[in-house]
Amino acid sequence: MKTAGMTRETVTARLRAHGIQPTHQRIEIAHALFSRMEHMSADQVLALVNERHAETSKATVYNTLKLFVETRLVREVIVDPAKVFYDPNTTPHHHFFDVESGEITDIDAADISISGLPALPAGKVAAGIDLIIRIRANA
Amino acid sequence: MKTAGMTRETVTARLRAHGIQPTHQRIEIAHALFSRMEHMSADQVLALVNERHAETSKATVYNTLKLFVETRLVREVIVDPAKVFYDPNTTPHHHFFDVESGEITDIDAADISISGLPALPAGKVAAGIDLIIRIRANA
DNA sequence: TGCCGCAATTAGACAGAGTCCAATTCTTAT
DNA sequence: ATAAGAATTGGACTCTGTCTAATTGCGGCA
Ligand SMILES: [Mn+2]
Ligand SMILES: [Mn+2]
Ligand SMILES: [Zn+2]
Ligand SMILES: [Zn+2]
Repeated sequence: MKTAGMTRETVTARLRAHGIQPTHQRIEIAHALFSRMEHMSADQVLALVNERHAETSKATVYNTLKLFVETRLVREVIVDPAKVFYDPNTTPHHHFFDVESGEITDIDAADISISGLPALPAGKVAAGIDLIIRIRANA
Repeated sequence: MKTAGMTRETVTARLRAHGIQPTHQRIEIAHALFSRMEHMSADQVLALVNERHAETSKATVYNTLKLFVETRLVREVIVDPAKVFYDPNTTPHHHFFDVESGEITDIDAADISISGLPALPAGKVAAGIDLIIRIRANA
């Protein structure tokens, strides 16, 4: 993911590729995520897109993030009991979660192998496999 | 964990073994968890302990669950973006999480091996490794 | 260009989980 | 029985997220 190349035009094309009507607000929200490539909460996104001057409401940020998740443009990360994080990295990967600072770091899934998993319950399919390594400062 | 043997006396001994002063409320809360051996939210615990007649406040349930987690009598499970679940099973294990029903099921960690994990960031220790298989109904 | 109809956005009320505090009630030791 | 510290409590409060009804924006078409 080339952060430098993430102009609003690039973001717009990416929205279209996912079948999303590229409105001004959606472009700003996607740009906030993809230009930084960081795990962000809805509040952080809201603050970022309204940094220069207010232009996007809280409702739209939540609507849009939900839309992005449904269309798999971004991914949800459930690690913090207080809030959901949105992840612009949709390649298979796992996470370190620093329980003290709240920092989330990616771990490439290509390097990792998980064996011995039991069969899924009958009639169920896997919707995702999340591996979270909770870390904290030594001693 | 023998559910049948989980009398209030057994629970009281277990609290003492963890250095927890066994008050009436704490015994009821621990009994709710250990007699059922199910993953429960704070609200579910609150409802259970007040089933017969009101005897424990919301504040005490939250205080007590936090105390139980700190003393490692129970474990937190972060899978549902809306609420924390408390797990009376403290043996190493992972979880299936049915994203449609909210059901949480244990997976014994003894059967599972995870390899290829990267080194922890400098100065950090692992506080826990959570593997969550999100599942949903087929088709 | 000017309308139309639908899609998207919005403010603000609302809901649910969890925290906090100061006042009260227990426990336990003396 | 008393006193001191520990635990409990109601209720206000915060925060994340949802909902709704009203408004605004936008693409297609005459
Ligand atoms: Mn948020
Ligand atoms: Mn709860
Ligand atoms: Zn990530
Ligand atoms: Zn469990």
